[in-house]
Amino acid sequence: MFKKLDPLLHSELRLAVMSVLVNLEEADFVYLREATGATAGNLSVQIDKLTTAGYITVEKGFKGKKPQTICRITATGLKTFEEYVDALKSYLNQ
Amino acid sequence: MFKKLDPLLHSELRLAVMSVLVNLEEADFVYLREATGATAGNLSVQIDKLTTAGYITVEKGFKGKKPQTICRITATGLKTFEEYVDALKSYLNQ
DNA sequence: TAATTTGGTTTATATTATAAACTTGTTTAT
DNA sequence: ATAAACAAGTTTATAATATAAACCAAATTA
Repeated sequence: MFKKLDPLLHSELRLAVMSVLVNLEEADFVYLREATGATAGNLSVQIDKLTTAGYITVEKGFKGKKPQTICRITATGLKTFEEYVDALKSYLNQ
Repeated sequence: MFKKLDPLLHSELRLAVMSVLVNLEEADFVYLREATGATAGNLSVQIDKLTTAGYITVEKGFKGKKPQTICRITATGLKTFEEYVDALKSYLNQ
């Protein structure tokens, strides 16, 4: 009746991050922080979890002299996101 | 950009319970347990939280000689559920 | 009458989410 | 030149959460 919701995606901030990356395919830490309104600490932790799960990749470099963390969604991440959205619908359809 | 998700509804089991009650307007504990696949303990706790929040009401009685807990969604609960669904869409739309 | 089942509730535990505090380096002001 | 403020994160402490295990009372069954 109700499909299982991937607990890694069923989190407000991680879902927001994934949502941005589904649309953009590339976003840096600062952009994600502004787009989601999250604190840097929280964002850092959630990016780690998504990376460990293999849902996104992180590329650390510099933009001028400042550190820059670029995030991208993986094929697995995209598939899992789509499955999550599909599972959610089993809870929302009246 | 992203709408805030009511943390009370953003929980797999509570969302499932609300989803049942949106469609049924009345369901007892046993039905909810079977429909959601939850353990009785977990369901009991989550029903309490939804009740405390004013999202559902609980009516305790008997069905024959056995105790029966009937749950119904409130107007507030229905409104909040609809707002939650709406907020969720801000995360899902591509 | 002992064991099992039913319909729950309470409580213990492990996981999570989150912000505060911290780090490393850069830019700005004095 | 040096101190103060800022930028881009990371680490860690804490509070909240989800969940199942353990429990209870009454009814049913063996």
